[in-house]
Amino acid sequence: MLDPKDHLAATLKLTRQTQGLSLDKTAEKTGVSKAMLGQIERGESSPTVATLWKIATGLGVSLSTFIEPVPETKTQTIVRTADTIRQHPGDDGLMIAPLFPFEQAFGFEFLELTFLPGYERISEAHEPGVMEIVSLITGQLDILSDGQWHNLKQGQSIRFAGDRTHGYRNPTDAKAVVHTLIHYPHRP
Amino acid sequence: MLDPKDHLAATLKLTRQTQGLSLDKTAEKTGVSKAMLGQIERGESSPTVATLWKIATGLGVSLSTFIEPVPETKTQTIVRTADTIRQHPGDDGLMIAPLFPFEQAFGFEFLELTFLPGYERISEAHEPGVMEIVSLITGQLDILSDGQWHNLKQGQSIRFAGDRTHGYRNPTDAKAVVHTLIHYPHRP
DNA sequence: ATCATTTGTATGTTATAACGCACAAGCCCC
DNA sequence: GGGGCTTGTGCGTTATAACATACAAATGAT
Repeated sequence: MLDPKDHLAATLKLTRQTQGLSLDKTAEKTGVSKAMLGQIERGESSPTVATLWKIATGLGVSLSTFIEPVPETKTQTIVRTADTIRQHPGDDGLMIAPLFPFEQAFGFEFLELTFLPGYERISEAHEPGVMEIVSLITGQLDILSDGQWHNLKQGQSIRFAGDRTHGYRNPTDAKAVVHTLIHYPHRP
Repeated sequence: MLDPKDHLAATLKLTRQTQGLSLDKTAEKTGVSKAMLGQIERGESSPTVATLWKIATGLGVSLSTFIEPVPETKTQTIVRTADTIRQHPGDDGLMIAPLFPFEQAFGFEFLELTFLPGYERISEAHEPGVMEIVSLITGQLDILSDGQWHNLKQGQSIRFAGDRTHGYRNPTDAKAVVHTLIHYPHRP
């Protein structure tokens, strides 16, 4: 994104036309003058954040619509096989298949984790706003979140805050396999 | 978010201090004047989008850091059991367990889908930028994306563009169970 | 203690955002 | 054809962003 003004101009014009609004009607809805809206759409002026907020709320879209471009590069079809990409990092009882590593456009990573019998791990708090989902495929797994252990069986899923201390524990004598997704609110 | 200026003020100050920078040093890095940075941090002025972009790129953070607040409400721990929430909407061969429905703060929904034997479905294109992940738990499933059918077995995952025509097909005589995640780039 | 440097704030000046208004062009109805 | 309304652009005025500079207070070194 070389010039945010160009993305903003194009997106405002498209949003307005998609909603079937003239500059006049949009000015009424947003409380921003018709002349200014035209200047923005033609890339002749860069609005203040306060003005952009008025536009976004008036049109019922989020501010980031105008700020962050939808990725130009289309999502490509990717097929991955956990068995061929599973890794066994230094840790003894944990294996990780990074199915879809973090990409800024999506804001999360999607992994398959395998917890061997008896394995336990306590994780320090991640950055503020991090959210994690753990969804059981096979086996059982205990998850520590908000100071409490939750026992998950096959077919169960948990969502918890990753920005606080949390943990994983396989209390059985069989492995546990899960899909896990970690979402980061802002990461460049 | 009642006033974007307050979030912007607090976030700029925190980011700057986290990076251990004075207003003077930040002015050097961003090309925005020290006096203006101070005005922004004290909430006395609302910068233009162009100025905010200079600040974000100079500090190496994304624009949305300053625009979209990290949700104030902390992520609560939620445990869900697919068997108790699985639904069988009108469609004959598809069952849906909405494990974690769409929330704007995260930008996606996370579901468990069950495709009964022989079931086939072609989906129209979703809105621009939609991305979908399908990850096999049990059985086999064919996925149509980019004009081509891909056969997925247990342990395989696929990521594809949901903003183009795509499809699902269970070619076997046993059910197929998957985790699926649908990510929407901007949705209010 | 003094001196030099850094830090954040205040102020006046300059540049530009944001506005109200006028107007040309297009469209529809009689 | 004329008249009325809508639409987007241009222009001059007003408000405020953005700046350069000055300054008081804090900090660090001698």
